[in-house]
Amino acid sequence: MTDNHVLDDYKSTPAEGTFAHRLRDAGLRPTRQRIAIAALLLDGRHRHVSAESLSAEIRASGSHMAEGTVYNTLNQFTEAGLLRRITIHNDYSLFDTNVEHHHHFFDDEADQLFDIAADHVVLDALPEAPEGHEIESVDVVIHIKSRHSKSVRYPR
Amino acid sequence: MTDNHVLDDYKSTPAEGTFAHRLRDAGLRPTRQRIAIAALLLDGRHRHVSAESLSAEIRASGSHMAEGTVYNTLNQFTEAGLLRRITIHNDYSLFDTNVEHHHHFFDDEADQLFDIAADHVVLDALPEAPEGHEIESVDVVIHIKSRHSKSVRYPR
DNA sequence: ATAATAGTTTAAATCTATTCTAAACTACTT
DNA sequence: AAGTAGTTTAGAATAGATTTAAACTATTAT
Repeated sequence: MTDNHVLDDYKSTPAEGTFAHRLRDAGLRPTRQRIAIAALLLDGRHRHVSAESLSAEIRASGSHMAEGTVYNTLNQFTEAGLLRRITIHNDYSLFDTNVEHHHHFFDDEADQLFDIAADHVVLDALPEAPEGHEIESVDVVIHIKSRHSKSVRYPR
Repeated sequence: MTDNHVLDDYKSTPAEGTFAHRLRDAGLRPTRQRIAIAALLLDGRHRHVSAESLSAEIRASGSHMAEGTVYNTLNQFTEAGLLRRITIHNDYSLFDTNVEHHHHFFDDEADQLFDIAADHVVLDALPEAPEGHEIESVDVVIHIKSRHSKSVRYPR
């Protein structure tokens, strides 16, 4: 039983389809830690992570990575279009591994986020962007609460 | 020319229509500082403030108020439905004096927010809220960028 | 009115997410 | 194999926001 940590996967042959290859395609040098995070987040499964939850996951796998690197990597991946940032509240950022167009439910009470398939929200009319500007993205967040609970938007 | 600071308005007759009256209606004890902030924000004009911008405004008027009180008051007003919190990015909270249903443009480059009249965004289909939940609010934020600029979502 | 009490404000300390820094390291180029 | 440009690191720093406990004030009861 060999120790098989997230960080160990690095420097695989940079062949088509490897994480190293995808990173290079995205203009990112395929370092040990970027490949480790790519392996965790870019495997095709759709999920939402925070810097903190990702950090914990890396730690749990027996590896170590500087906090700052986790933040940097999440930001770089987002800029490269590999992840999508979801801003729901001001407490912390979430990152969605699903970069396709879709929307979100957010349960403020439980601090939980759910995907909504793009075709379940139909935007029938969109306004013109102000003079000299163009639309970059449209984010729809539907805040939900459990039925019969007095809504409190920012309880904590 | 009498010194007429924001904080001076307090303890006006708590008659119908006064800020003190509106605060009491909202379940908030009409204190000096709450009335001052109400006078600045609840005068019917529509605008967006942050804790910082509001603080600066109070300071500029020659008054003083503890930072914490500004935050508390904005949160209490929001909970009472007198303001609406707009979450755009994770840097700081914005509060909208327009609590009617409407949406927002956000220019990430300029860090600027604009209102969109409710009827300019038509949501044609909304998904059912997950089992046991109900929809509390629907927030649409349209991120915009100036034409011909390489979009960067979180520059700073 | 006055006193009691419950809620509020204050300044300062604290917290938490995130970014910055400068030195050590590593992928890539030559 | 050596150089260099980009990256990671730990730790310090920052900024928005909340918490604290004591002082204060609006409200209620006397």
